[in-house]
Amino acid sequence: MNKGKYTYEYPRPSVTTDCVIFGFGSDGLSVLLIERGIEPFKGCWAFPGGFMKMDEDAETCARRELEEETGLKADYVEQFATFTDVDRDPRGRTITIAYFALVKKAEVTGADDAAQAKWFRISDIPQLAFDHDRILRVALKALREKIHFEPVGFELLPDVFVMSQLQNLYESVLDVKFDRRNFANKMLKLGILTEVNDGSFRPGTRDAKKYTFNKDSYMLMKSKGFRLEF
Amino acid sequence: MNKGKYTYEYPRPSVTTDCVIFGFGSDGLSVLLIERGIEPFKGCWAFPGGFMKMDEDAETCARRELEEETGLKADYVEQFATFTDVDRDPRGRTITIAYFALVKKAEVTGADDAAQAKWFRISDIPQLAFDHDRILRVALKALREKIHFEPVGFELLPDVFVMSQLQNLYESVLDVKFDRRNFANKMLKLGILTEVNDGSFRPGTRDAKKYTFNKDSYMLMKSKGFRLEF
DNA sequence: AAAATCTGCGTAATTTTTACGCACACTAAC
DNA sequence: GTTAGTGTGCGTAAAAATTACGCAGATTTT
Repeated sequence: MNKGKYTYEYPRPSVTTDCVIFGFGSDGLSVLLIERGIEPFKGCWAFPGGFMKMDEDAETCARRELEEETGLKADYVEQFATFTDVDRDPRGRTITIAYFALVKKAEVTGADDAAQAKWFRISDIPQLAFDHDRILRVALKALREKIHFEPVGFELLPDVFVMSQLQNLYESVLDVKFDRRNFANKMLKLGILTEVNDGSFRPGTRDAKKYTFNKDSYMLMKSKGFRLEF
Repeated sequence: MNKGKYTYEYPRPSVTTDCVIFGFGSDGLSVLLIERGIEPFKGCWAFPGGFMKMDEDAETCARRELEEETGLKADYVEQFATFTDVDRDPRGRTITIAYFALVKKAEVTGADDAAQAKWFRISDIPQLAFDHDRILRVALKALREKIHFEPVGFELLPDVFVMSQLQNLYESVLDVKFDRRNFANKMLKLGILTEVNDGSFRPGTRDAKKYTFNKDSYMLMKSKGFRLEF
């Protein structure tokens, strides 16, 4: 069993990555979990992840494991914390570098063809393996703080969206309520939204206006230094 | 040399911690560095840090190395990122879990008795070892974001301080300027400062008022959810 | 058919932010 | 010792942002 191929003068922990995948739909904020098929924690749900190879950095590892285990290629992946409790893995000393990914759930709903991957609403999370419940709490905190500094929400919505979708997203993530008219005014005043005319306009109707995220304008504002306030 | 005492089926990276120590004085924001006495990067300056033991978690390791190499016991230590570039250490694959510490520099100026530890102003940093220049940039960014959510500044000031000291701290960290009167009004309105009457009041004089950080009041506000805005 | 929801387009009151003024005490330069 | 500069306390007025709503038409749900 132990081939003993790699020897070191001092003991070393195993290093893994785990990835908390956030998605957003009409039912609110969700995370994608996979069901563990082997011990330990067989049958429990867990974040996709695995051991880091020696020729890849941690983000590469996180993206690779993400694709291998869920079929997803995430645009937005960001490291948010490293978990190092001595007893966090019953198999032996293991630290995990944790990432969160933001995916446009609406555009990839077919991506959970892989094995036993499934979306869970953030308010309805099952028993998780290892210390993944703690990892999720920290990930949520990181997402909530992040949303104040960067328009991460746009990674979670379709390219073209309606103001109420954006508002629902902010309300779900921050767990607050905004006045519809005030929220729209505030968002529009930031200048990072572009109104979309996709030709679907029908005279005499009252359809909601469609928007896209204006990345150029955001980059410009960011270089000057600004903050998103909500 | 290689005693080969520890063998594993798959290769594992070394795991270290590094600690960016921030201090603040009349000359602005500084970091504490130690001069490397051995290769690699002999003669370069670096953050205190070292290899994580198997029976300690990363924060314990960071605090231990901090005390061993600088004699400092920091109150405030927080993990902010993990660096995993494949080539970041010429001795072999090594990842480092990075922390920043906030210390009351004014109260511990004698603590750099340890070996070759020295404070450097943030605008006057020498050549650093490994990828520590990058680590410093990320640490500064983390500190700047943190200051919006928590009154980290109070960890950097003496227990009793004057409003202009607090303002200088915010201006140094965020690299901005505030109007003296508006800054004071804003800070006081937060309700986390307590005015100190230490009996040194002299009638007919115009000494600056002294304050302490009111931790109880801050904790109360935090539990209700709030943000520091500047 | 009625009720509830979503949308566009506003407005008024309140609160917050910003930009200053003035006087006095102290310090450093001359 | 006089003068210039800095730090401090205590304000105020204008500008900007936030908050809390109203109304009507279209759409969806009951």
